[in-house]
Amino acid sequence: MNKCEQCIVKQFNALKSLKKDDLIRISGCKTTKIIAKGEVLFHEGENINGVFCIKDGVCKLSKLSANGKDQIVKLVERGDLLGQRSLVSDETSNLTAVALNEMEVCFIPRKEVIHDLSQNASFSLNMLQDMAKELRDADNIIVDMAQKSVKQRMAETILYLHDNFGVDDAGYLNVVLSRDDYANIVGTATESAIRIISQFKKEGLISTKGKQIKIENVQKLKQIE
Amino acid sequence: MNKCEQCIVKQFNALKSLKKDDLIRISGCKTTKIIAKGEVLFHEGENINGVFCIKDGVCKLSKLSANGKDQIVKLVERGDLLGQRSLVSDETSNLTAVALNEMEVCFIPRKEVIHDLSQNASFSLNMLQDMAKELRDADNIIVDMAQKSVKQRMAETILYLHDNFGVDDAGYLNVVLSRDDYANIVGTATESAIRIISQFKKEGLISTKGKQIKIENVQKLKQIE
DNA sequence: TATAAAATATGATATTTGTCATGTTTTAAC
DNA sequence: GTTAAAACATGACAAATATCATATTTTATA
Repeated sequence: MNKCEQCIVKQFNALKSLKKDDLIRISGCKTTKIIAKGEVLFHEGENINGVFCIKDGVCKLSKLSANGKDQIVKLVERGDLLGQRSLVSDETSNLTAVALNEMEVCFIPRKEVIHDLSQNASFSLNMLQDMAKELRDADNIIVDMAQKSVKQRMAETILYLHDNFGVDDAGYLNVVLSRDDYANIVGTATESAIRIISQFKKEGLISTKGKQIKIENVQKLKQIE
Repeated sequence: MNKCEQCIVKQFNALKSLKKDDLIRISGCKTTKIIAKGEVLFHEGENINGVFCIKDGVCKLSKLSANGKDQIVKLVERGDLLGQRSLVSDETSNLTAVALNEMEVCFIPRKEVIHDLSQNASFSLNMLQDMAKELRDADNIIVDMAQKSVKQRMAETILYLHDNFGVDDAGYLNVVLSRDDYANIVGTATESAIRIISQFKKEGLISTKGKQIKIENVQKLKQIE
């Protein structure tokens, strides 16, 4: 079994501010799971009762809107903690988490984390900082949603995937999304997403191979209006 | 001078979990200000270096988008703390705060709050809970922005103002916004906001007197598609 | 109070985006 | 491999929204 105190991933989140003893205690009560691509980690409205530490893989966090479409609010990656919000406010999850590729995640029961939050101030402060960053990101997304065109948002989404998850040897984005996922990130109809991706291809901004996307012209993609 | 330890407003935010001694200490180093309607509390990019506790009044938090429009991300009211994000992550503000009516605010220097965060776990937890709520609200706004029509968002904005800030004796919303502010909350052109408000009037959903708005038919307003 | 400036209002029109229909390609299951 | 289902693609059209132009009203200021 893997030990938290030796795990590299914790460096990327608030768990890094826990002392060795606490990490050993947490290690003893955590569970590790492999989540297949497309599998649901938790549903909107579900009681999570703990936090997930993402050891590997990427998942999407989405919320069902009144019109029946899923809106993807955030992508979560290796090193992120998942479920902090439900953790501190002891509410059911506001979002659904679905794996975009195979994931390895560790689950830490609520009780353990709350214990550390009540004992370790720098852990709390770290958690606050993580949430502050999430809030700033969310505010920026609100502004983009409100003020930018669908085309601009699509271009930014592709650039975001490029900058945050990188590319493979052939230059294709590491994170592979369906056209439907793109539509649900950008906040548009699936047909519109498909059309815009086709247009970007025709204009030489990107190229595709099946679902895979490669950026061919970063500059022009950034200048989309 | 008003004393924090006797102030009613702290009940509405994380400061309620501070002990009397700490409140007295904070009281000693806080400053109280009256902010006139339309005045700027702080600018995007500014170093706040503390938190504001809103004693009275309402202000808008906005961010300038690339196309030159201000997008209003949140309205902040009596009892709210302002600037927590910049506080914990020691960054400049991501947003601009402008008073919508006369405000009374207390400013607490960063150092003092950080001191309490490092000493008082329940204060930290409370702060985390506040931020968790803000994050959930922000996620819900993202979904609305992405999936709902401008008309729906306008109806929801009016209902939100009604539910959160109440109405005066004559039934008009207590918070009075310009059409431009409405446009900047909803995320649309000013002309579109004006048109929709006019339409709501014609359909008998609301009535107006100058800038003031009164809801005439809550049910129909909720059913806008 | 006169006057300028700002806010509100509305028409005409262009642009963006969504919806519906339909066909093709890819993927998954047997 | 065959077949059904899902994903992708594209045209035609409708609906929503933005933009530009131009009044009118309100507000602020000299």
